[in-house]
Amino acid sequence: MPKADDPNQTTPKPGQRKAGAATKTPTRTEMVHEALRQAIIEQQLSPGARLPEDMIGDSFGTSRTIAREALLRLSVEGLVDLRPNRGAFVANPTLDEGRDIFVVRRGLERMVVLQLAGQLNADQIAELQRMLDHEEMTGARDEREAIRLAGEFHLRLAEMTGNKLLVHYLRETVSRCSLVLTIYGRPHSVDCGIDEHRQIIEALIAGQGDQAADLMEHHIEQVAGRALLETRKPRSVQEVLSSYATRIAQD
Amino acid sequence: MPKADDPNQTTPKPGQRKAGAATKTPTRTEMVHEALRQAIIEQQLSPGARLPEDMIGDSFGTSRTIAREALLRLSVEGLVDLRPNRGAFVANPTLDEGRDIFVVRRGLERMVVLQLAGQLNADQIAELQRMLDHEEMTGARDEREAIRLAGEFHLRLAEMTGNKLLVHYLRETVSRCSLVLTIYGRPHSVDCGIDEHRQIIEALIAGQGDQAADLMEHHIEQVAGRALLETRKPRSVQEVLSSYATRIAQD
DNA sequence: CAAAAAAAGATCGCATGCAATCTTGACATG
DNA sequence: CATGTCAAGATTGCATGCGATCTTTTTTTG
Repeated sequence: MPKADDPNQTTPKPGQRKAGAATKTPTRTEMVHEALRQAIIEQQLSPGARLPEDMIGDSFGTSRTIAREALLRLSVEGLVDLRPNRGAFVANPTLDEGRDIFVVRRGLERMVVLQLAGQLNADQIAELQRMLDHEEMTGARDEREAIRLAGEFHLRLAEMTGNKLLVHYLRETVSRCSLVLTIYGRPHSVDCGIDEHRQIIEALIAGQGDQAADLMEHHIEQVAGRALLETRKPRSVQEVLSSYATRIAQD
Repeated sequence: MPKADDPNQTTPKPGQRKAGAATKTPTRTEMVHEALRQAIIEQQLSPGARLPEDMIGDSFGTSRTIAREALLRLSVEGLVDLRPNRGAFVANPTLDEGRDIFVVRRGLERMVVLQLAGQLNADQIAELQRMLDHEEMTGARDEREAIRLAGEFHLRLAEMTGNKLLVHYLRETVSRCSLVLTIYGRPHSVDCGIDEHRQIIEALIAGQGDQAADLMEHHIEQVAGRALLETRKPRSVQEVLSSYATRIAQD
């Protein structure tokens, strides 16, 4: 859990932006936003947990204003549930919602590969190959890192389309998928098969868009299937009840 | 332009929620957010226009806090451009970005019809038919209303999938498309052909998903094509320059 | 007179305060 | 002893204030 007792509490000097001219002012809100985002998708904050503004402000050494803004952003991304006059909670999607999220992801990834088929240049191909090699090496060693790298592969692919909105939506959806997997996923499932990634790249290079699309849809289906359908892993009582609680509170 | 000189400026009583128990507390932020959203997609606020927090607060009789939150939400939706330390502007996407938006919309709409093919029940079919009739009647009379109804048709279709995330993304993308059309669209193009809508419904009822998907993609392509490719309508000098100005300011 | 420097004005980033609302626990009542 | 009522505590919704930053205008200087 991120905890930074910032000393500028008494002397707030928000404008300390001189060193790296290239970096475009990471405002405090963005920092808190990103930190919370990471904490959630890395399972440091479990679904359903309360996120009081005061607590977040104290943790990061800022005021509630910042926390509030970060929470608002996260709620738009679907990682946080914002209940009026009640407060913020780490999102706790139902199994059905989880399936819906994967449906959307499948469609978005399909768009990506259809756009990319036969359009990749040599540099891009080289970069993707490098990422796959890196993935493969890390795979057996560090599981959490492997998951992160797999997600980044999908995102990098999307970025190569040059379609900002597509990247934006895919990034959000991948985050949501991470959250869903922390709730319903089995603990030791390496989510992305690297072979499948390689096959997709092959099809993209060959310019076989439909083939790549089918492979990608199958690939996402695999991930979703392994996590959501096959094994209904026994959840803790707390998780089950909190899920029911949210359903009640919504009426 | 929405302007409501709220008299509770001096005596702010935000909790006036008793009449309709069914309505779930439309908080001030949400109201301002929705009002601005409408103003933008209905062309009451032209792309590139400045949106100072103070001005918005004054217009709605609230503080900057509310305006700020609404602007943040709108920026996530892509209707507002938020430049750090500079302020908010009505989004002014480039032609390329506009095309990207339509690409995403095409993909999302494809997902919708694939989900829906052969799944519609009698009530849903009846409702859709009713909407189409209504569209057809309004068509010639009130152009702006016709455009709104056409958009609602697409959205209602999405809602019938029951996929919250899909609805969310499609709603955002439709809004963005409206904005793009206000910039690059020809003035008197009725964007959605009602016949095309009817054909799609027919295919959905018949359970021909691929057929419906093709029709839908073609339909969106039509709209995008009419607006973005065919006629490069001469834009006002102000619009052209403001677009250049933003490009310069970003470096 | 043009260009740079400085001052003034406008607007944002953020912190903080107060009232409204929700939650929790004490107390009364059948 | 269970249940309903109410007061205390916690937390949010919103407004406002101050310093920082960006923009524009004015002044200075070559």
